[in-house]
Amino acid sequence: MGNTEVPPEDGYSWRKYGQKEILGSKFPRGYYRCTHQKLNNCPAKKQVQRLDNDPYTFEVTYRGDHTCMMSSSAPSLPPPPPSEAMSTCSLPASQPLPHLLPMDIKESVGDLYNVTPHGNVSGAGSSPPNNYVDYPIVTDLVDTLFNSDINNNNSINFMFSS
DNA sequence: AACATTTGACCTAT
DNA sequence: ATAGGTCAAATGTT
Repeated sequence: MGNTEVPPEDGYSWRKYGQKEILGSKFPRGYYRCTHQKLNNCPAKKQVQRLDNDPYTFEVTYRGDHTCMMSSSAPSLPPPPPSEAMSTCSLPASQPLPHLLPMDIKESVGDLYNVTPHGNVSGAGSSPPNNYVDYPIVTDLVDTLFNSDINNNNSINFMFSS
C-alpha cells in the first residue's frame, strides 16, 4: 500500500507487548521487548514512536541491556546504544524533540530532561515547577557517560541512601 | 500447534 | 487524577 516506513530493524528480534496513544502525538507508541530470554535475562526494551511532524521519522528509544548473545558471528551490525538513546531517521531541525521522560533510570548520575516546545500542554489544576534542562547532545553524552555497567555500584549509590 | 501481534484492562509513576 | 507503561487474553499468522 502506501506504507513505506516500518519500524527499522536493529538486528535484534523484538516482540511487541503493548501500544498506547501518547498525549501530544497523533500516532500511538509501540512497546517492544526482546523476543528471547523469556522474562528474565533480557531487560532490553524498545520504544517506537513516530513523530507527528514527520510521520516518516521513527523515534526509537532503547533501554536496558542486551544479555542475548547473537550466535557466533562477527558484529557486522552496529549494536544499538545500551542504555537509553534516541535514534531517528532524520532530524527536522526546526523544533526540538517532543519530550523525554527520565523514566525508571534510578542509576543515572546526571539527569537528562527535555521539554516540549509546544507551549503549555498541561494545566489541569496543578502545574508543578519542572526543572527544564536543555541538553545539547544527549545521545553522545549518555553513551559516553554510560559506557560503564550499571551494575557498578560505586558512586551513584551515594546519592540517596534511603 | 507455536509463536507473534492486537487490544483492553490493570498498574505505576507523576 | 492523569498519562504512560505493562500484562494478559484473544486473535492472526506461519
